[in-house]
Amino acid sequence: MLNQLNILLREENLRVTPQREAILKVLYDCRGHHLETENIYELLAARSEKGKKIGLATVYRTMELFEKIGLVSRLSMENLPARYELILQTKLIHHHLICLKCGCVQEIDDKLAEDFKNRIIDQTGFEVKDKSMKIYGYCSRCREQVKNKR
Amino acid sequence: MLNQLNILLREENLRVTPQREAILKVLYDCRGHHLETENIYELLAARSEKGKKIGLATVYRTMELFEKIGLVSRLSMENLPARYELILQTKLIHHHLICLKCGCVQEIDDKLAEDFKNRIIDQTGFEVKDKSMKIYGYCSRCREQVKNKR
DNA sequence: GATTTAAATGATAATGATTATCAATATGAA
DNA sequence: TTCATATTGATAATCATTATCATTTAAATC
Ligand SMILES: [Mn+2]
Ligand SMILES: [Mn+2]
Ligand SMILES: [Zn+2]
Ligand SMILES: [Zn+2]
Repeated sequence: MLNQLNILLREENLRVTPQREAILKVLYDCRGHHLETENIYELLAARSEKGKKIGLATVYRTMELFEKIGLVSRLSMENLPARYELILQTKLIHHHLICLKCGCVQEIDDKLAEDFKNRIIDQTGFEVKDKSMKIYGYCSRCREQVKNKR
Repeated sequence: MLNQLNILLREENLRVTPQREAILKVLYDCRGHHLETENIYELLAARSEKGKKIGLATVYRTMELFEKIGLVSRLSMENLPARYELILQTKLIHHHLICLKCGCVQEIDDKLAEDFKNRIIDQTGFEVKDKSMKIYGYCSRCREQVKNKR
């Protein structure tokens, strides 16, 4: 994994730094989750020795870089901070469902999404961008809670 | 139309002001479009007599109010200013396709959206919120332009 | 029409996520 | 080790939006 980072960076004449390695490790340890830049910053701070924190600006810059070289997928959100997830070879790029109550993010089934995307382009000529579907609503867990309160 | 404004405002002990009327007129004249607050502000400025501009803060506040009383639909956008459209009795609340090239906004066919929404809830229990689908990509016009350039 | 009071307005400050700036530091090739 | 330049960290700037607050106004009451 750090290996892959090395390769990708060298390809573009970029340098391997402790900051970039540390950020990648955090992303790897949180694989499957969708992290805000701030989360990553805090996790890094928790891991670092006294007084040697990685700057927040560096985290922002690194996420931008990691997206450019194809290591992470950025998930822009309406009114909320963007989130990032490590791109895994075992899982395709996908679209998301975002709960307005608890903030959880789940993935939309690939076949379902693909089918919808095809219908849209057939009907309107509009080409849906990869992973650009972010659909807001209420997850099953939050809906249950509402039901139980009654 | 101004009539309806009157009724809605009185229902909640709110006041009918020239600013609110002027903003509603702009929205009505632009019905079918999706306007940024800034657009509304500029259109108002163009209509107003010398030196009697409506404040930008008032436009923001009024859009918030109009949404609360159900006159307009707010369309939050990723990384872009929100847009508003007057709710028309002749057209249902709908979801949107947003072009990343030209910024145009078009509506998703109701049946298509409804079907997708049902599939999602059946499969995951996730309840899609009204008008919360904002799908980013490239409109047919922009795609044509790219093709023609080659 | 004059009085009264809460609502509304306009100017401006504050906010929060993100990007830009820039001097100081560190990487990696020579 | 030297050196060019990529990177970092601190901080300022940006931009849409919201909050603040003194001043003005709608509209109910007299
Ligand atoms: Mn994901
Ligand atoms: Mn619309
Ligand atoms: Zn939830
Ligand atoms: Zn377009």
